[in-house]
Amino acid sequence: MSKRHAQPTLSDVARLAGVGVGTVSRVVNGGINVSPETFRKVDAAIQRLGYRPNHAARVLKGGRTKTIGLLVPSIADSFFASCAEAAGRVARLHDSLLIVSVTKNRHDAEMNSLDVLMRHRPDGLLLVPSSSSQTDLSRLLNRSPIPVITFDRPLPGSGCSSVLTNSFESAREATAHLIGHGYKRILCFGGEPELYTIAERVRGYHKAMEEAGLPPMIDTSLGPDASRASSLLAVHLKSKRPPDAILTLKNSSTIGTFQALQELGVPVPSRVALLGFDDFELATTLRPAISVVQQPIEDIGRTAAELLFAQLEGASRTKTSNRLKQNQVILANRLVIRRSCGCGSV
Amino acid sequence: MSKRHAQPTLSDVARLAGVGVGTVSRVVNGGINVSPETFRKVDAAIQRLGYRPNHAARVLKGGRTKTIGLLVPSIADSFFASCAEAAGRVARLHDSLLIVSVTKNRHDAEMNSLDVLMRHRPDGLLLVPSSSSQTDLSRLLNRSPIPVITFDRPLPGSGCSSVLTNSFESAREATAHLIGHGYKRILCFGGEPELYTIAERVRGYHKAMEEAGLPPMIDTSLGPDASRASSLLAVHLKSKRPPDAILTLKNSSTIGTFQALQELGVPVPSRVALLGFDDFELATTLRPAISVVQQPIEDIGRTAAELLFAQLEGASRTKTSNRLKQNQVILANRLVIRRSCGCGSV
DNA sequence: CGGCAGGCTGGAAACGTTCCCAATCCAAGT
DNA sequence: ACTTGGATTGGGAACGTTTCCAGCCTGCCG
Repeated sequence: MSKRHAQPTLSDVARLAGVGVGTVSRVVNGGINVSPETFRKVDAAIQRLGYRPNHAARVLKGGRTKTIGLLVPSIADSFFASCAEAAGRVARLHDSLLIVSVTKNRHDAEMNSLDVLMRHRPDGLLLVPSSSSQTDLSRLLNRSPIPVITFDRPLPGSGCSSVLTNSFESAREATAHLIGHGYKRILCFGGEPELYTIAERVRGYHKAMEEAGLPPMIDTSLGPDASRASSLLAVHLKSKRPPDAILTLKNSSTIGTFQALQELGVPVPSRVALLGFDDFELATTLRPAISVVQQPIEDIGRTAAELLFAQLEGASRTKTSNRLKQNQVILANRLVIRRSCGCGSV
Repeated sequence: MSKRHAQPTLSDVARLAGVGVGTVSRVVNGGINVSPETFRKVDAAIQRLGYRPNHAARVLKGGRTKTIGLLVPSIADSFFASCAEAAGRVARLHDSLLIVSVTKNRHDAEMNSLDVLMRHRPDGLLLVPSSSSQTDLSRLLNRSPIPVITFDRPLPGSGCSSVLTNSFESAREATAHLIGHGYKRILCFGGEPELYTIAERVRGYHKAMEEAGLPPMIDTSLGPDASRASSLLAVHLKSKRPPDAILTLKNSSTIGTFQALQELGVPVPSRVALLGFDDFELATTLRPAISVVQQPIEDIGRTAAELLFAQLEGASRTKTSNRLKQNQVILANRLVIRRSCGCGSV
């Protein structure tokens, strides 16, 4: 059997131990109905040969692949990286591993990655959809025999559960906080308005401004990287109605805006206050410390993975899956007040 | 064949198209020696059934798994996350996916993760060894039928290639730079001296101090997180021979040290200069901007993956593998001078 | 003492694919 | 006309595992 450098197989072990393949299989799988003596013999042979079960054969026979797919825009992004870490931890608890692929937020790359990923027959899929498109949706919905959980963004119409945060509410709250400071010309600033989270945040901002009777000032023309922040902000600041506060829509916008203000020599918060979405490691170290809306990143990844495994369990057990299938978990963001919005004295 | 919700198989397609399984297989694999007409028929059947090849069966038959394992201390760490992204990009070019698992820099977790990972029979392995231990080494070396590439840290005696950076040289250069400023009491500060990179950097620092005839001041008692930086530094600063410059040994130490100095009200660089290992996004945004030794992170991940696939190609082709097997790639770090070391005026 | 239950064991079938070999067909060469 | 050969096709064997069934032995009950 064993050609040369090939891995030893069940029958190699069986031959060495002088037993049948069935017996070895029983030993490998916990040793029920195996005499202690035989167990010892077989175990010794396993150790001696360094036998490892062939995963592919097990899967082929009909088992789980013990693998879940993770499809995110980028794995270098700290947000998704932390989600991945948390999800990976949960996976390990279920004796599973993560197969990772990236979408770059582009639909074609996403479809391609999805296709490659599905070839590996993961038991389930954790997905951050790049958009709410239709081809995507239909393929997932129509012939995905595996449960799919979406996080950070929903996939309406696909019927799969999502783990989201209350972007709308927290944007509204954050904006209201700025309004409470007395700022009247609050600029909502950032990029990629086509993304769900960004759109929700803009909506929340809009609502709060409306409620306060203030005219909304929205500029979502900043790109994915925040390279143009400085020039864009220069224009806003030189306009006849310059903003006295800025709500930034995501991590990179917040940092880009801070850098731009620093570069332009605009004092924060005395001339322009700043409050941003997404916390970051050095937010407390910058001067002034940046006030942010903090997402429960770890919880997002963890919850998504837990939901997925719950569906997997449910699928193999009973018809409880309906309750799980319609789940939509909304986690609460936290407004973390520091200095940049004009508060405190730290 | 197809029970109910099961995925369609080759023979399902064959039956629908009215051909043999062999023909369908040929179509799926590029359609050589298949008449155009038959190709059309089969392709139609494939589309209609939504057939996807069963990866497990292919693998079992002896093919590649199109999968490479990535074993890193943490995937949330920006350094490893960026390496992973780069490696993943290379993998995709080779039609492969990444299976990720984490070691937390702990030996037991590493062995466990490795075991779980190997069960999935990746075609190759990208590894950041938690230590230079022996059990680990022997298992990898003895019965790993797949190529293993180590990065960030070597695994001496294992015979596998590594992708490293010139930690020693760049630490020496960085220290020399500080010495060039006229600093004489340079503290080498950070944690985890058991890690290869840290040890090399300490060695480089030591060498530079020795060459300048200065007494080394080394404190590597800071933990993995930099939580104790403040109290440790307070002690150093109050000693009768307080440092006038600090060389920090890694990312988190650099940030922790900066935070501690800020907290303690120590002006940088006028009272204590700072130069750290590892660049980070906001290094230019902090005031003063932090001078750092910058590692070519993307290159590390990319090179490691490229080396791995080169070995995979080589293994299936000829005996060129010897040349590849002994490869040890050392990438050059870059000293990025900003303000915190006392230079410039930005 | 005969039969039977139950622990233990060996081995065949099946999972879905690829690879190989044999079979078929048609055109062309002798 | 008969052979040859290439192109095309069908189908069996094998990959390594799990699962199931039959067989064996032992000890116990009737």
